[in-house]
Amino acid sequence: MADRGEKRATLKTVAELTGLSLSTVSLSLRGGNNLKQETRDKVEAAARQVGYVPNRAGVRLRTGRTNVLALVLAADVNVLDYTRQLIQGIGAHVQGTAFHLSVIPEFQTSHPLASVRYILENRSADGVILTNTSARDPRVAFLMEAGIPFVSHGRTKFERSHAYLDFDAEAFVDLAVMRLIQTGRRKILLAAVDNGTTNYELIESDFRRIVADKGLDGEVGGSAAQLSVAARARAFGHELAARRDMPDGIVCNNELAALSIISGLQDKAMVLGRDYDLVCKQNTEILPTLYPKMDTVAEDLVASGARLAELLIDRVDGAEVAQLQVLQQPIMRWRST
Amino acid sequence: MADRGEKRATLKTVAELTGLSLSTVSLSLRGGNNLKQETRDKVEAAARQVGYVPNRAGVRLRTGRTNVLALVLAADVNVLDYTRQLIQGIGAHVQGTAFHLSVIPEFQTSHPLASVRYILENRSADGVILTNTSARDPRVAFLMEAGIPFVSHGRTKFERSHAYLDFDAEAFVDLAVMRLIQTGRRKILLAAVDNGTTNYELIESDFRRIVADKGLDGEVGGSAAQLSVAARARAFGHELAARRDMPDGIVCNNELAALSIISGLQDKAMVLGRDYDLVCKQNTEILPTLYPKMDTVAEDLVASGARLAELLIDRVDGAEVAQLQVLQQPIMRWRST
DNA sequence: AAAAACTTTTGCAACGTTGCAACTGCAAAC
DNA sequence: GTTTGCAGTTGCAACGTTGCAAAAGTTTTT
Repeated sequence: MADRGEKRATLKTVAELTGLSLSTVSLSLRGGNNLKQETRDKVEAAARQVGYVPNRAGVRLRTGRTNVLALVLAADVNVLDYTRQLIQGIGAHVQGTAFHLSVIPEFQTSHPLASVRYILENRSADGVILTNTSARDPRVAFLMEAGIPFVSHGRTKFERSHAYLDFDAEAFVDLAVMRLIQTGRRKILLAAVDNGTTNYELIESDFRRIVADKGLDGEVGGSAAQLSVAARARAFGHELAARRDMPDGIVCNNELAALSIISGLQDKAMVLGRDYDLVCKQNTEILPTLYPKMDTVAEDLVASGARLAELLIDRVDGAEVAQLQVLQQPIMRWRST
Repeated sequence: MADRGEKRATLKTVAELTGLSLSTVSLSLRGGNNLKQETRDKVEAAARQVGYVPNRAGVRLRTGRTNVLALVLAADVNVLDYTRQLIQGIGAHVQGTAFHLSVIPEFQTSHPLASVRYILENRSADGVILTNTSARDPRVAFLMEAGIPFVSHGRTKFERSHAYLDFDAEAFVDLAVMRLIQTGRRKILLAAVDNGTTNYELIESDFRRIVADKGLDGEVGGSAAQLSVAARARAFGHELAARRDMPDGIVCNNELAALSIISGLQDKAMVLGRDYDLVCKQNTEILPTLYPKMDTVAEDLVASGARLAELLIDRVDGAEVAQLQVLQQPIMRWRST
């Protein structure tokens, strides 16, 4: 559609304006350090004057570098506000670099490798951010095999190590359980949504460990099928309330599930903070909005996004994976005393 | 990083394999219709055999076409789950086309035109999807001026028309108010978050209209500052409850605000469904999760995303803007009877 | 049997960039 | 006064694609 008159400036424009050769201009603009300072200044000035911006297609064709980071998103998996916060973080970091952010949506119905295959086929990114990472995630295996730089949000259990950022599940569970103990609870239920991620596995195994360590009456309850659908999670709350040995402390990894369970318990006259306490991983302001006195453990997804982008760019620039493994620390939000 | 051996196939590979010229192969692969069927089959077969995928940089350099759609996202504005659903919709539609989805995050602190200027400077997309559109949105003006195809999620009030998809504010307000009337409510409050969008303006003006038409006791209350922060919205609920003439029907456009107001009213012993009713625009499952009997009016953001992508691609392909204006219809979710 | 008309295929140049090998000056060394 | 060395600059080719004008091949018309 209508291109506003004047052609855009290329290296050639700048070369003609300065009387230098294409090569010199190109070199200079990329900081060629055996050029005369005078020359560099001249090029710099001319480039600014004509508003030169490198043509990405030209660069990409010549160098193979796309200057694109691909974010592989499970578009139909809903952890409230996950997508927005992650993108906010990545976006904030990517801003000011040469990189663009490209989103490759993934669907539960599509082939697990569809997204990464697509990226490889089209050579459409210099690096990939994977979300929803599972213990033996085939996408991770694929990317390692293909030699495409990537960082996963979530650890795996592969021998070969790779760049990742993961929420510190152990720290989260420890904080949550200790908090419940502190408020006098001893019959602790882990009602966490098993979304197939390594992070869930770690939460569960650490829960079992700490419960044993502290000699608590611990229990892992609620299947994914139960907890990931609001109505069923609410029914699960009803079940809990009906039990003679109802747990008095609940640890949850998902806000929507927590809300449903609380509502279910409330339906049966079980009051949060009186009959039981619940500590949930917090990603939004919903929980504190509804229950201002509730304790939560927050995951800073904006920070995670920014860090993921940073790790990936380092990786693209050749950093060693051993240096690119981060555990994102949970943030205590104890409201009451 | 390590390129798995074999070079990737290009047109040249296919040309050599078939014994045809580059031009013929190129033409054929793009459906050149004055080629012999036999030739086309041969090319087709060879291309498949070597796994030919067009090099995007090559195409882009030659034709100027990027095959990228840019989604401009207000990354720090939080309408729960908006980002994910929109991306899911866009992604689902874009899947199977030649287009990629690129996300340009926008921040409240950044210059309003930063995102669109960036897109123009880098020629980084064939078309743009704008979100959070305001009545005289400078980004819309900019894109029209620059002649870049775009579609806005939300109408504007510019003379010159452009492609858009907007939630039908009038239909939403009508449905909500009529429902409240039907449940016997007459003192109606519009407590909608003024996020600066045209959509908010339309909601407000239509509310005033219908309230006058029906001879209701209507009121517009709650500033953006009050309603967009959970604690303040809750306090707003307290204020409402303290009034002698407390409204008995509330219309809300934002789930988080609705939750906070309900909580605030609840703090003061005002019970939803007994002392008052509330109808909210619904984008997630939170409201029905917490209040299964609550009436809502749903906005299907996944469908909106898909439609936005469709409109934009049509626009890029030269369709007239007059054909590309859509009002997304609200979906009634009357739970009780 | 040659000319005309049509169908099918091709060579070439260009899009904007960068890396390399080679070139130009010019001062220092012999 | 020639050679060597070095800093600074340049020409060329290539990355993969497509559009155009022209060539080659085939059929129809005269």
